[in-house]
Amino acid sequence: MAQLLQLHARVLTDPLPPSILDPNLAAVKLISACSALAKPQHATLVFSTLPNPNLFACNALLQALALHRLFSHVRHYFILLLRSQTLIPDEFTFTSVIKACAGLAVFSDGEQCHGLVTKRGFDSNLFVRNSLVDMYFKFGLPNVARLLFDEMTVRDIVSWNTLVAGYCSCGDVRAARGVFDQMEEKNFVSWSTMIAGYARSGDLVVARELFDGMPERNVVCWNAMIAGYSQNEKFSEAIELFRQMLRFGGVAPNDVSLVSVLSACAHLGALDLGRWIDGFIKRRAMELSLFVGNALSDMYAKCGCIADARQVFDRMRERDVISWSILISGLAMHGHADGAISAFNEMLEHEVKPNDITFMGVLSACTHAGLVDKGLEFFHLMKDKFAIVPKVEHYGCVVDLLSRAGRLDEAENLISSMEVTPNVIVWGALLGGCRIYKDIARGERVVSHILELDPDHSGSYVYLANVYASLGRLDDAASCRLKMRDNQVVKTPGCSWIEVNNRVYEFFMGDRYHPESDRIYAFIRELGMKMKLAGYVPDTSLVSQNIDEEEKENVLSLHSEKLAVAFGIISTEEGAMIRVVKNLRVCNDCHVAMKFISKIVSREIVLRDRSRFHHFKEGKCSCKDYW
DNA sequence: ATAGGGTTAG
Repeated sequence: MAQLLQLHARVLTDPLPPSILDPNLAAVKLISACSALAKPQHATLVFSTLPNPNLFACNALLQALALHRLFSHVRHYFILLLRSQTLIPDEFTFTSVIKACAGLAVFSDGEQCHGLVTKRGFDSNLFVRNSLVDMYFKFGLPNVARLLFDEMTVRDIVSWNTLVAGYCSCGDVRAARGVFDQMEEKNFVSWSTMIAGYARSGDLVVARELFDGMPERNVVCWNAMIAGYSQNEKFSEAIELFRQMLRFGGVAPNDVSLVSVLSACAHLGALDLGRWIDGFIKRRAMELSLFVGNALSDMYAKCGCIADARQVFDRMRERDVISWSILISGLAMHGHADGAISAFNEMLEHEVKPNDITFMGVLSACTHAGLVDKGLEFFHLMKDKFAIVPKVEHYGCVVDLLSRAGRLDEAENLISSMEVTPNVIVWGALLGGCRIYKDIARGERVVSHILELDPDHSGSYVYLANVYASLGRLDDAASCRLKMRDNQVVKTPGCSWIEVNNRVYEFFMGDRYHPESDRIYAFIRELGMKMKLAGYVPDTSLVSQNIDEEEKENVLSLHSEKLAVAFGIISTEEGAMIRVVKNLRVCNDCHVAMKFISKIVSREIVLRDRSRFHHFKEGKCSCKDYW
């Protein structure tokens, strides 16, 4: 790149033969080179050195900027071009400008362009017409777009693909499929668009049917299918497909493939595959781009390896708010409140501006560690110094912070001072405090707020049932469950994952799908007896079903995390660390049980639940029982 | 014309 720029400087200054002397011609070549190298900033730089830019140079720049989605820059240079009066925009100019209007979703500008283009007779041009069709889809006007398409006398494959992609982006997958089936000639783009369209609408079966039926696949087709699984929380399927891509695909994964798979690894806690991808990146000497770096760092953080997450962060050449937010929330998840706070300060020293999500990171760090006053300090810093309007989530965090510390009055006052409507979660945080500190009167008040807000909210039903159960009001708990069933409220089933020998195993509460099921259940019974001898008392207070004590203990002993940990212990070598990921929060009884188990079998157990890590070692947990 | 990253609460 630097060499190219030097060359350009020479073109401008050195006396060369007239045929090569034209700086505009040189600039056009340079700008398209910059564009191909994904350096649109450099293209702008080249353009700015031109003493008298002509239309070709302008068009090259606009095209480069549009391609790299720098739409506001396109608009800026187009306005300059119009002001110059000497240059008259042509079909190519308008194609880029219309793309920018679509990207920026500025309806008035777009319509104005459409008018200009029609007046100048460019609207029959294929490129102009294609971008107009796309623009009206992006404006949410599929009928206008369709009309423009139908009027076309000449169409290329891009016109057809635009139509398919347009219907997909409007959520009308059926219309998209209709067009797709009508197409005589299809390319990779047509297939990828259609697959992604089905995947986004949640129809993974049809997406997969299309994918399997393809005559040939390129990397984008694979990525579309893998990302489709990832986005629909089918993480194991995403990983499996990635493996197939490596083995049989005949195409090399790129940045996008790695990001999707790393995200799946992060969700499942699939550390082995995540590490393998890290090695893959190193072996191929791939540049740790912002996207891949962030995904990799997040994967390590979510797989319990916060030190590796930090190392990846340090390896990255370029970092943005997201990189810092990943690091901060990763440290928070691990209960390293001090680390999270110093990372936050480090970020400020690097003059990176924190956003609302970064503050969620530091606030949750304070919540997990019980640093009440520090948390309140951050909350005020966010509002006063960074002018970030707190969202419900921030309030949820601070209410949680106050409630756990027993400062229930302050928590309730904060809720009533909110400028946004408190949601079930905010009230739920206060309710949690009421439960811990047995403030039943306040609890009743909070309960009525929750029910008023959302009488059908599954979470609140579970929550209420648990509260009633913990207060010993089993009949109320039961009627809560009944109401849930009547209203067909579905409770997310608890699910845990564990990676053994490079494979991820999934466990649901009480499931017997695993081939080693008999051994697992036998081991759990054996472990249960040893635990009781060591002083473990099952905490059945949160089992809200009206069943006898023994049955309750049974229910508890089959929680998905216990199944996963039991399987982990019997299928790995002695002393190996057990790492389990759970989709919900760990229950009180499991938390107690894990402490006992870690001591009895002399294993470190790292359990990631929905919000943080628990590191059990020799009968103790890293969260110090504050979670 | 197609594919991709981060936070919280239950």
